[in-house]
Amino acid sequence: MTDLAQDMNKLSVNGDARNGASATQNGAPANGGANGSADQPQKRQYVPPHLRNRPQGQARSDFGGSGSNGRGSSSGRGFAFGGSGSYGGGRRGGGYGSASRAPNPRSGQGRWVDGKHEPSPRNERIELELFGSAEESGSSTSGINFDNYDDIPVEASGDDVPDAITSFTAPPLDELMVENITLSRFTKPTPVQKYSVPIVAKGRDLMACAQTGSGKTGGFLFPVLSECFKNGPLPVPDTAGPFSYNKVYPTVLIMAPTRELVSQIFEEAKKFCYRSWVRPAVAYGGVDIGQQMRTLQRGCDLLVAAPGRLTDMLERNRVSLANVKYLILDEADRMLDMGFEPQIRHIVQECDMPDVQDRQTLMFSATFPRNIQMLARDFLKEYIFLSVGRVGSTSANITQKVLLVEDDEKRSVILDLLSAADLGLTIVFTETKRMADYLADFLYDQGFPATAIHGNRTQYEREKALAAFKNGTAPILVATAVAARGLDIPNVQHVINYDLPTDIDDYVHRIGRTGRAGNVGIATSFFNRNNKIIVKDMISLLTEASQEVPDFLIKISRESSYGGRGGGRGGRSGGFGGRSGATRDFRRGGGGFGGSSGFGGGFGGGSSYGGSNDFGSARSSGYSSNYGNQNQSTSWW
DNA sequence: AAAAAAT
Repeated sequence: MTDLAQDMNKLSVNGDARNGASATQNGAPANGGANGSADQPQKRQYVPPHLRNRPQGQARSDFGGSGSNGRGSSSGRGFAFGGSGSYGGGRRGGGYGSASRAPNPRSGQGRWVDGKHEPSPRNERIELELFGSAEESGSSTSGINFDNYDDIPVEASGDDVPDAITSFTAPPLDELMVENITLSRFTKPTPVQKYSVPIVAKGRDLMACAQTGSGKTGGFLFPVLSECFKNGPLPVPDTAGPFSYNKVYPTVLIMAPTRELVSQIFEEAKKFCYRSWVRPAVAYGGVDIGQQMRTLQRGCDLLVAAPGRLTDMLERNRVSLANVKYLILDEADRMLDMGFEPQIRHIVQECDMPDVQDRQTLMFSATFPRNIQMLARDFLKEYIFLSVGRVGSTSANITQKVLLVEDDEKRSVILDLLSAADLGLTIVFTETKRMADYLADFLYDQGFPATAIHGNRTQYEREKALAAFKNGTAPILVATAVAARGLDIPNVQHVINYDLPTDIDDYVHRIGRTGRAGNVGIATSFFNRNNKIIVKDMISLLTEASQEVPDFLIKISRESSYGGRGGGRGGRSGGFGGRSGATRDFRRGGGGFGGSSGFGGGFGGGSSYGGSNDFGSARSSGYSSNYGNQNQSTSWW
């Protein structure tokens, strides 16, 4: 309860009425004065997850419309947390109560009886809830331009790589899975799916270098759930011990770095578990753990979890991994960057999870640095290595623009950008949480419906911000790195790097929030001499992507060539042109990599990827002196 | 240097 009180308190202090009030605001941009009335708590409104992305009562992306009015009724209180909870799919009309998570026969929940799968009958209402209506196809999950996937290069290596599939058929997929895929309006497999489906069906382990936009989530959900549908659950082990009645034994464990990503995967999993015996569940921090654990007890065959919360539940003995047949690590490099390696190793190696040989393990990672290679060596067996080209970023999907903007000009330039045209959903990235808050407030005061997402906001605020962004209530999302990777938000048209990151990989991930799934997007970056650190990488990236390279970039890169990173990251050799980071199967000529000297030079990105987290120090040494330019510009943030 | 994640 105190949590809730804190949340609410924070909300009002924060003036987060901007989400709800934006619609009324927008009619009169530049009218900062109208803001005063927005601070009434009643303005806060929350769209329950099962109603999100629905056109009813709310004109999508028409943020000048009557958005905030249409969503009446919900008082927006009781479900502040449990927020995650309500993802189970509301049963009752306005049902955001925690009970809505319980699977029951009328919730599209099938059964496994006497060694046979008994899918539940179809249910129109649930299908509408999970998959949306046919009319709005193209707005939520689809909108995918499947044709553009055909160009994506894929390279599979390893022993006995199975042939790729070319369509979703049973076999190798389960009949029910094919039906669910159809309901989701996925018409044909993306490149990563073409390989992952037969690989998993053959019982093989997989190490895949791929981005979220590549259809990665389906890449593991389709085949893994398919196998589950065919094979059924394992019995609770004899070793369960006392108190095992409130313990859950998931068959599938999926881990991902951020709460939003976990939540997003869970949403997908719900679709593909439809009518089957597999009950999906989710575990992540920021919400009440007691409630979350009770939810788990109502069914947890597939668990999507953030490492921290899962560790917590394991310590409380509420989750057993003894029945895990499928382990999936998503965004593995990101998780390691965030320091999760000890926890992940603990979960995988020191709890009761079956040994490598007795489970199937799939790892997904954007890059393949040494620490990921080590993890792959320890977690995977005779795996197949899959390297999937990027769906954008280096192709023509994303138009990349770089503007020379000094720090104190940024505010004015972003206003120009935002007022220029009818922008669709726009994500603005900043480097710091403070700046994200500041900028969101600033934009909001200037009449732009903006909201912010970063790690200092409560989970409730984060979810609300994301929802408001997705449904167009707040079509401008100011974000920190929390939203840089993995999040799959359809229809983002513009990414603005208000502050450029210091790492070119972050840049690639950020701009990858637009131009997704084969669609086009724009990325605009504010560059000045404070961003010298990535100037060389920027130039090579833009060049590879056949984008315009502004003269000032060349000029500044020459200026810095005396000291800086001499040659930057050189190479970028990892396979497909423009891929960031090394993504090559390293298991060649000599197997073991413990002492192999080949790494540093072998991969283009070897230098920065070689060690786990040590690049920070390596870089900061050469650059700290370059920051002489911050003459009290801090006064406004 | 910042960000993320269990409390």
